[in-house]
Amino acid sequence: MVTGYSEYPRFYVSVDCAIFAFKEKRLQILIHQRPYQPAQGQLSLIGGFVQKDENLDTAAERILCEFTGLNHVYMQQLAAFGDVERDPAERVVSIVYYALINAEDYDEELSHQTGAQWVDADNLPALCFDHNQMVSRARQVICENFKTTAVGSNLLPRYFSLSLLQKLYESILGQPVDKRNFRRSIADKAYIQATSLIDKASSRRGAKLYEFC
Amino acid sequence: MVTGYSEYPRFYVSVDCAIFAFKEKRLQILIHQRPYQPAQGQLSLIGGFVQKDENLDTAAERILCEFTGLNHVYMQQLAAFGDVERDPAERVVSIVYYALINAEDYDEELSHQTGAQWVDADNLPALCFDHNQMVSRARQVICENFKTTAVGSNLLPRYFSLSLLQKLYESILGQPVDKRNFRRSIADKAYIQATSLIDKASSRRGAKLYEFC
DNA sequence: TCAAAAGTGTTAATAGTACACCCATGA
DNA sequence: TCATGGGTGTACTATTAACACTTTTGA
Repeated sequence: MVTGYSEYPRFYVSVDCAIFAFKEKRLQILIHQRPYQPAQGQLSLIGGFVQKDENLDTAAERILCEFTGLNHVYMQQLAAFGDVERDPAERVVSIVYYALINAEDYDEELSHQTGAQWVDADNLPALCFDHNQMVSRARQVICENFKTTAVGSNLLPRYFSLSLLQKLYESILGQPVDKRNFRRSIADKAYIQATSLIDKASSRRGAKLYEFC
Repeated sequence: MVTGYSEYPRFYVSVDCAIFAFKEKRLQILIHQRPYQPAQGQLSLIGGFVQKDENLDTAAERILCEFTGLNHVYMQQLAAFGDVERDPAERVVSIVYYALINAEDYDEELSHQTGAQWVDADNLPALCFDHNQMVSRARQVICENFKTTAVGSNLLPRYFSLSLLQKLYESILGQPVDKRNFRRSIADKAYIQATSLIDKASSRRGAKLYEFC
């Protein structure tokens, strides 16, 4: 078909994923060393190029799976980053996604193959290009959505204590939360319910475990 | 520079703008007939292709200006739409922006040149490709942001009555608002203040005019 | 004089915030 | 017995929601 598009330039389109997990009671992000030029060896979000026959979402899912082994993960598009100079070598428009995964599900074996590593989201090293900006935008959006959706279910193990859930809240909101107010607010939520299980690992007394439903 | 990118495909990258104004006490959107194939003549958001030396935001501003004559307008990136089949002719990834403009500032003359027209946002005709989806996403986001920001200042004339402001709220929220509660909530807002002007045009009694400050 | 839009308060319910001590247990 | 994390209630404040009548004035 004759389109009249041909006078316009075409750009590489990449997907970068800010993959978050709640590990060791901290919000962490998966990064790795860029395997190719430019900025080869610099730290980078997980990313890759969109293929000819792939939707943007499909590309994001493929890339997430390559690095985590996971499918059917909570993942949302964040924004497009496309400044002319963002990649010094070529014009690349990057579509950024963020994903929230359950740390237990992540296959640590994979990190040997991929060189990926978890780093503290509150203490990120310098990443290549505009990747630090991407992460801060992602954190902001997660924080905003957190208040209105049951986002925690994606980051926590099946059964969790209220203390752990509170630490997750505090990690995401970036501020301490009052324990009694927090527990009352949880009690109101229909999508979190107590189980009969007790976690004896993290305290002498043992903590009641909850689950999302 | 050798990048290793060359094996990957490159795509056209377009910008589509959902340009909103509050005209005749209704939220309206600027559309036009697509000037080129495919879908030539079908109704479409205002859009164009990103140039080699343009940031995405810059492209959006250029396109907005071409169709409205306006610069320095409230405009935000919404999302990237990039499904393989969204444009049946070529692979085009579209970065969607929404803009809020003051109807008084829009140059109606331009619409003769561009063929652009305003249509009711609540009663959109069928647009080409995924443009209807783009608009509904934009409306949703505007509605969410509306509660937390002084977005109204972009859509209203310099001086406005509280009735008009209320109609704007109702148009954006998509539901009626209680007049007394509304007026109290406005009275609390530091960024809206009464002037000594009276609008005698829209009622016999006359309405006090307000402004953003 | 009347139609049409402008303007005006009170009450009740709900949500949010601040705050400190006792409990159960294994080492 | 004691250190550690688990668990609990009340009072105050702020926000939101519901609700109906009077005022002004030009035609």
